Amino acid sequence: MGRPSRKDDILQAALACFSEQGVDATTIEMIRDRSGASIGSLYHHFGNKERIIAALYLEGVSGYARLLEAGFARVDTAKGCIKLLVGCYVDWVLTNPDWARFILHSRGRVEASELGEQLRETNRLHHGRIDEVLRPYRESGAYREMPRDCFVSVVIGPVQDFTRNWLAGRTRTSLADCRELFMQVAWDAVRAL
Amino acid sequence: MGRPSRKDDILQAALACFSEQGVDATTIEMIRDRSGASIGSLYHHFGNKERIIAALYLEGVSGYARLLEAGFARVDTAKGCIKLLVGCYVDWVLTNPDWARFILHSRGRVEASELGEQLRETNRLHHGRIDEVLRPYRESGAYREMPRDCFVSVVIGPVQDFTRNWLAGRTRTSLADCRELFMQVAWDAVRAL
DNA sequence: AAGTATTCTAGAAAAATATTCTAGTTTCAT
DNA sequence: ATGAAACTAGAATATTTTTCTAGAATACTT
Repeated sequence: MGRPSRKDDILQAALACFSEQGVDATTIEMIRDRSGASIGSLYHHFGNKERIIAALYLEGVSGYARLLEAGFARVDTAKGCIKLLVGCYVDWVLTNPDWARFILHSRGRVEASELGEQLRETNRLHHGRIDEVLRPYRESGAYREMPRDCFVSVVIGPVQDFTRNWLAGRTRTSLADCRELFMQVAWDAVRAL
Repeated sequence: MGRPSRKDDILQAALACFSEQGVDATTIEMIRDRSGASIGSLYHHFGNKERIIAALYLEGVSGYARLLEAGFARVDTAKGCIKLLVGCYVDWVLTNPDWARFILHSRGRVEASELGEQLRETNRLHHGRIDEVLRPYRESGAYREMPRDCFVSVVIGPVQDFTRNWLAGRTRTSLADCRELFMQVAWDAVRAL
């Protein structure tokens, strides 16, 4: 387990800079300063700035995926799964607000980068896994009929949009306070009538 | 009226570059090339790259707002308003897919930029206007009880997420085909029980 | 129409930033 | 202890953004 590696130092420093200055405004030099690494070290670990961004992004996404996976093991109802999807999302954001802000703001950038394909692949897997877990309930008719690719959007879209606003300080209501609401809204939206 | 101004040329060239190469990958030089303008001209009209991005963003958002405003004039039911919010969104995206892709991918960047405050102000106004139109129906009890700042997320979150996926070519279902579905989902989510 | 101010265009020069490269240092398995 | 591989360093280079000075077009005044 040991101490954080230089590589992690760099990622953490990058996240801190991104949070304080925004991604565009942070220079390699700032990340170098803050992490204590040298330019050479930095470019050794990540070949360029884009890849620092992508690594941070993918690492964050996989954190949420792990949380979700742990949750799947504890849940065995159609309703429980939907609430879990929303609840985990909120929990992860509450625990890692800076990281969440970064991710919500950088999806486009990563998609457009050379690592876009990898991200898309990760997403496919993620969605595939959700699909797999939901399949038995879907097949038993517990969910409203709708195209697969709309389903996840219906479930996660509302919290995601609210979260973006909350992270930007644009809401009066706190995210924690409407966790239940969004779980309920998601379930109402997809339960069979 | 008249022909597109040099300023518009630059914005259009920028959008084309952004669509083809991604925002990060397009350089001022590319925009200069494509628009036929000179560096000087470019910097005269917009002080820097950030402001080109912000101008394009804000112009797009205001296009959607205008479409919505036109719709408000034709609608006078609680349900009609909700469906309009979703329908207009879809219509604008279908008409301006490149622009929409750019906007959905650049929100974070613009928010973090020096024009972030202006964007937030625009958003406040936009939300305020929606609130204003919806108020009579809300007060008459046509909508489910929930915090104001959650309401818009519940209505627009699902289409928005789906749209992002559709624009990235990640969906099998076409956006046009699920326009009705998302309108219905939004209405079901907020109608009083 | 001539004069004047303002907006706009140009591209070279400067500044800022990202990336490469060469040379050393540590780590670790043998 | 030795050699290979991973890592670190920072100067040098390349790229990209931004500034600056000057000149052309346009509108405005008399």
